[in-house]
Amino acid sequence: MASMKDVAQEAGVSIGTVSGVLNGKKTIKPQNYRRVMDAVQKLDYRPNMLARSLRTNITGSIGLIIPDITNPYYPELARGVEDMARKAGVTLFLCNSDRDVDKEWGYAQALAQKQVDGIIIAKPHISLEQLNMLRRKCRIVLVDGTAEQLGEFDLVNVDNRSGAASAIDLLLSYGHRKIAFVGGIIESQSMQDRLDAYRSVLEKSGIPYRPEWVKECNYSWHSGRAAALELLKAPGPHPTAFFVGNDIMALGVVRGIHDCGLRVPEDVSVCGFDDIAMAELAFPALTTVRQPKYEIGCQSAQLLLERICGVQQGDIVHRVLETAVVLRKTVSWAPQS
Amino acid sequence: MASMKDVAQEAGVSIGTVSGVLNGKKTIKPQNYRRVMDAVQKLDYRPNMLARSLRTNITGSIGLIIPDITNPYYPELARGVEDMARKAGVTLFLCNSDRDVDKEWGYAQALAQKQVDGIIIAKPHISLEQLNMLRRKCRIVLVDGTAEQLGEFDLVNVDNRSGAASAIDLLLSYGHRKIAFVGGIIESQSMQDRLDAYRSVLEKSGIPYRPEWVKECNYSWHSGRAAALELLKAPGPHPTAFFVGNDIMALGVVRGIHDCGLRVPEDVSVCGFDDIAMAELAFPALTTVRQPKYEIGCQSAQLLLERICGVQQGDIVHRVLETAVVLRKTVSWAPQS
DNA sequence: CTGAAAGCGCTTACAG
DNA sequence: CTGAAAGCGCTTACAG
Repeated sequence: MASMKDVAQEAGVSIGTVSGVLNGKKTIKPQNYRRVMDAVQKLDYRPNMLARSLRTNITGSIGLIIPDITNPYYPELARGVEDMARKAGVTLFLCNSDRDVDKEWGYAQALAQKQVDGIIIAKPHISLEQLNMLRRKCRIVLVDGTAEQLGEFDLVNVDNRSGAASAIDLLLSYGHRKIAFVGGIIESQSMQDRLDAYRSVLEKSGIPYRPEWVKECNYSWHSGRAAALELLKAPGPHPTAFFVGNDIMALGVVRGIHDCGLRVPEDVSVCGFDDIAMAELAFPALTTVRQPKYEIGCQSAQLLLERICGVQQGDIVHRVLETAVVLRKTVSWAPQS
Repeated sequence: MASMKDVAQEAGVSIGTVSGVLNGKKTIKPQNYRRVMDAVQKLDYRPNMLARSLRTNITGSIGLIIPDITNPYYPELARGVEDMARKAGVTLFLCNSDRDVDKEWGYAQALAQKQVDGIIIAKPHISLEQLNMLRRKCRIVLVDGTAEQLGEFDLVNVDNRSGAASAIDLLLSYGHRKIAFVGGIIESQSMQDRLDAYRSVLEKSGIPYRPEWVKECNYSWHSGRAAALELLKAPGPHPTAFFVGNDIMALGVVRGIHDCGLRVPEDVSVCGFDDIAMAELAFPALTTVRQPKYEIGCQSAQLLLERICGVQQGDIVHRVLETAVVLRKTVSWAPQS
């Protein structure tokens, strides 16, 4: 592959001059400029970014680590990051950790070793200590995270409490009193917040909190379906509504309800969280709490980019975005009983 | 960040020695080995891959360009690539082109400039000429592609003709004679092959080919739904079965059929292609032609890796994988008419 | 077994 | 306006 030396030779100038024209330094004699450009063209020369980065200490690339590429939530977020990165002319390296701490840490280190300028981690599973080691090598922005991480890192997030509260309010307004919560693993602050809101809105309405109606699942469709089955087949009264921590699980819950011979929403209502594309396409279309996934991606990229170029300095910053309830077909009036 | 020089100083040896122990050269005095390792530990030193790569001319990274991260087909393929890459200790950079030639070319160049050792491109949109320029900088493996690309590049693919033929056979065996084809844009060889098979199986069964029952869509759910609406609302007899080029569109077709007041599969049957996870979760569960997506990813990565390390030499190689019809709930007997 | 030195392909002061 | 030279952090023959 052609190197700068080849170009210099072809153009009959020094490699310093070639570097000059390629980096847009003003002071180049027009004649030399042309010669260099011609040589570049002729040799199809592209600068070796490795060498450039080694010298300048900036690579113009950032990493994004997501926990689950299979959940449509993350690809949408990724597109936000990607679009901002593109606009800034930096390339994005996308890594999928499968919710596995070791993979996540492995990717984080690989990225750091490749000298990316910064890393966005969605729902970090690695420890605070690891995060801090990482921070010494490049900028970090978190999307979601545990309570202890919140205090120390730049982060963009959604207002989970108010999002969940709106969902519960909606269910209450349709006359539901027996509302179950199917959550993801309660390790991230956001899931905790949704649970807290669920509980406090219920209690504020004079409805006692029933721990047996709170299920901790693993974010998968199957775990959602299993939770619904379990709750609906238990002896005693069953919930007439489910508030579910993400849409994938909510879709599983809907199926579980059907599999029990009950109808959605006539017999049981379901409200999800996220508003992935599938929510709209499903039948019945899923009522849910929309997260501005794309926006979250944009904002986190922007924040990271600002840190990298030094526009954003000093204290940690948290950007909190709003959610919105999306009314579709899976929530209706509580059945008379 | 600590450099090799720092480690050498800390350990009281030369940087050549540090490099030696880090790269596992046998001939290191145990005492120095320990000293170096201790220094590495103490400084949390990680080699700068930029520098290493610049010197060795191999980066231990590969790229994967997919056309649509939003179609679950590709994330699954990506996981296959990823897992093989991990096993080989190479890191994968995933890029999403949005079916946009310019983005695709941009990513390809960015990747090449980062000196990745190779690139896998799924459904390339860039020209043969661009592909050839790229090839001068790194190894290329294609997944799917146009007819002209097939002749010149390593490629892994599925046997689309036999896959599509099985689908049509299935539909015929259920008594269908009026079968529509809803395809993606007929630019890739695979879509062309599916269409060819559709046509030839039909004709072999004495059923005339009706071009007005072939729709060219853009791979999206909405385009599938629109095609169904159009076909079902046209004057004259309508198809009793749809063979659809991918599952996302097939799900759209199912919705379109419902929206016309018809039932699936009682009134109209639908068979998709791909077998994405959603196909199983949808209601009614989608009958489709399974592609071994994960396997395709694995195979393409393996081929690329073999090229890179020189195990695979010489002529272009094509690996063709098999499909399988997955019977679920959207295909049934053709209605009496 | 180890160290000094050259070189990977760039950028960047610094003379001229 | 341009060229020669140093240096980014590594690896790799090559002396010793």
